[in-house]
Amino acid sequence: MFTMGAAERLTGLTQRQIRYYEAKGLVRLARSPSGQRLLTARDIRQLRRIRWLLQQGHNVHTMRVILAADGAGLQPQRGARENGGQWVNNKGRSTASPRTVVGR
DNA sequence: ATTCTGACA
DNA sequence: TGTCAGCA
Repeated sequence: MFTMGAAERLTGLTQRQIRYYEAKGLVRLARSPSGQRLLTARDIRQLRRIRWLLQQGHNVHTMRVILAADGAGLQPQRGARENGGQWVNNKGRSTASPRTVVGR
């Protein structure tokens, strides 16, 4: 497991950002008995993905939709901002927005 | 020395 | 988001 200091270096995100995304539910981080965040290699990958989405112009709201869609086997085709972008399934088929599929 | 939460700009 | 306080 990694500590926040390590995660900060490994992801290129600030600790402030990591805590913020955790608070927004984009990542679920385990805690040590003392309350220290313990990040797994998966968390690191997830955070790096979040960093990429951020650079692509996404906000926490659309990231949540995209990350949830991923779990449903969907992928954004265009830079899906607020409502824009089109979505495709694993076969390249156009589908409804994951907001419709996943909800919330 | 590090990390944590809460809070203000 | 950055940063600072006050803890653990």
